[in-house]
Amino acid sequence: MTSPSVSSGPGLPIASVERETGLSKDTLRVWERRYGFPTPERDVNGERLYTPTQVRRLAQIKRLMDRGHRPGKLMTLDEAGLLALDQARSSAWPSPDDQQLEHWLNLVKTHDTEALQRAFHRELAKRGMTRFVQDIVAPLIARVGEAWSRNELGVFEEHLFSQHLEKLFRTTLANMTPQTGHPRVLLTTLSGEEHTLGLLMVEALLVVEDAYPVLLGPQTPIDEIVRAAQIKAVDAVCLSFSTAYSPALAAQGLRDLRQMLPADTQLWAGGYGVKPIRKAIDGVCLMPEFQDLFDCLARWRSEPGGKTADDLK
Amino acid sequence: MTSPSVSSGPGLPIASVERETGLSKDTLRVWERRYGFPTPERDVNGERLYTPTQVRRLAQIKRLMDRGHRPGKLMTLDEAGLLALDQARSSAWPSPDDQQLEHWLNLVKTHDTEALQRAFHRELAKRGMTRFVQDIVAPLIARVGEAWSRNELGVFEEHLFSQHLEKLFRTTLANMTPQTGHPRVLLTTLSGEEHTLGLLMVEALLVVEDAYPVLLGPQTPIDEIVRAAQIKAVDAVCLSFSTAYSPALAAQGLRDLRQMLPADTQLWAGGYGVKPIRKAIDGVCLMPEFQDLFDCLARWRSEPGGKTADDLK
DNA sequence: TCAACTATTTGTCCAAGACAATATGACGAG
DNA sequence: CTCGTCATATTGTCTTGGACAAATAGTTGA
Repeated sequence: MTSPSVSSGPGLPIASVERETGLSKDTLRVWERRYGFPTPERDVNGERLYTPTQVRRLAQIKRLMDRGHRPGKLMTLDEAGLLALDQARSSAWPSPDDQQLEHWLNLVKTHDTEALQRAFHRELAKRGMTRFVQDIVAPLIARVGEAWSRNELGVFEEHLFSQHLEKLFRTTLANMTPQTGHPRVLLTTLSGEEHTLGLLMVEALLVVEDAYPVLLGPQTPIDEIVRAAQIKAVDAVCLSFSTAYSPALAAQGLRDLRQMLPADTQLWAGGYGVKPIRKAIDGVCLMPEFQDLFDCLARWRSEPGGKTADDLK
Repeated sequence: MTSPSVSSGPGLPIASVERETGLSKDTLRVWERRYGFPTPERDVNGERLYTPTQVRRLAQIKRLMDRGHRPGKLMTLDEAGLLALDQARSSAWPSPDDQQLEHWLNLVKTHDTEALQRAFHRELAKRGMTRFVQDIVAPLIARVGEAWSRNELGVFEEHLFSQHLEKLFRTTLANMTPQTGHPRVLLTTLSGEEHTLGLLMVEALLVVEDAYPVLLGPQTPIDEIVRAAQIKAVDAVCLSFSTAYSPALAAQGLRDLRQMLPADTQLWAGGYGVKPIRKAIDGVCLMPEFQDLFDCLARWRSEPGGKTADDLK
């Protein structure tokens, strides 16, 4: 049990940096070897001690990598260069609700949570759940994520925003819990994917579509997903992946799960995290866009399997 | 990017095992070197491929270690020995509500979520929030965790149980959100600790105690915690740690945070995860029991700092 | 302009050694 | 017999340097 003794003063040990930045110890060490950055101090025991400045820069690099930049290029840049990339505008947002979206984003940035909460309730009542999720919530989440990756707002604002959305969905859904409906869909994520908002959005859409969602929360090991699917007798398992989730791990997890799941249980995978998956996976329905969920739903309902499941009850 | 190619058939690569069991790659390799278990197959590239049987056994060992057993002893045991430990009863539960607790645990095991939900609402109305949390929820969570560690129920049941509790707290708290109150307490966890229930329980207790909780959700990097504490002008930061969180990492994180937080902002750490921390950390209030939260609260209110904070507003 | 091929980049895995924090066990004193 | 102190054993994490395959970028040819 190596101890970082007093982390005070000099800097943070490699385990803390992994926790703070999300970069694995292996990656941190191989970067140091290849690019010469970061080159942390060493404590008396020869163990790495990263300065807060280095950690901040690593977090910045991680954000830019999530936006598609490659580490080899980023390492050659100085602070000004990184900042320039940070502020580089992406392509213009083509949404019709663009202006309103920007207004709301500003509420998030200024921590005006009361106004945000009011606006959410108003728009939900105005548009109905389906349009609210597709036209407002999903784009706003994307916009917040984008703003975060551009360092216009921090994890703090993003967390506060998520908490308010979660409160909204949970209070709204509490009064709509269905006792019936088809198909029955198990909602969860694989271990490592902790984002719950995607599941809540799907749950809301399924409820108003007269399906029967079973919300299991995030991070379920695959063998437990299989067991849950059997016990709850669901027709489909729906997983959610955010951008942070490594596409390779997602594909691997989906293959692992598909192999263990009964053949007549469908497997759906949604969220921005499935977009980078090029190759289709056999027996898995990839749903990068929300519209695809309705396609999956319609396909299930038009299939003979759907009827059989109905007959069995 | 080492690829597990087809994980199908032979077994799971080491990254998948780390995800499923929560044991680090380093630990898995050093166990193989020291104890000769597990000795996974190798693929064409010489990389480890663990069989499902090995993974199950590793998960079992992990559970027993969380209950205090040491790996060196566990490795020498065969399957029967592990099973015997699994079923070994811990010391008799001294709670007066023992029988009722067992009844509820049974509802969890049998997935009778409707009955559980009804029982929760009844007990909350009967006892009031403070007693409900301390006498019912906290012991039941502990009991569920214990049952899980004894393999009497799985992640699936535990997730379902957590989701229902979360729904209960969030709907109840939605109607009680305070606009004022002291002290102002920021609620979150460090990166790596995804358990939210502890935060919700603390939020509920703080609300009925006329304090002002700011729920940030789980997994906030320490520099963002510091920023949130400043912007929200909180008097204290309260972190929650579950049993799964490594005590060494928890202590390290608390030291890191204490160093960066303003001296006049208190730092509280609660949950079962802080119990194994022997050495007190300077400037950090460890609250292994719920009662300790009230002590911290009372201490803050009796301190001159509390008054000063009031005067400043 | 687009497809196919080659080259580079990059994250993860492996091995064996080392060390310090914790837990265990032995000892002696009150 | 109980408690605190010290030595010993256990155990997780960190170290170095090498290797490889997947993904991406760059180049060539139709």
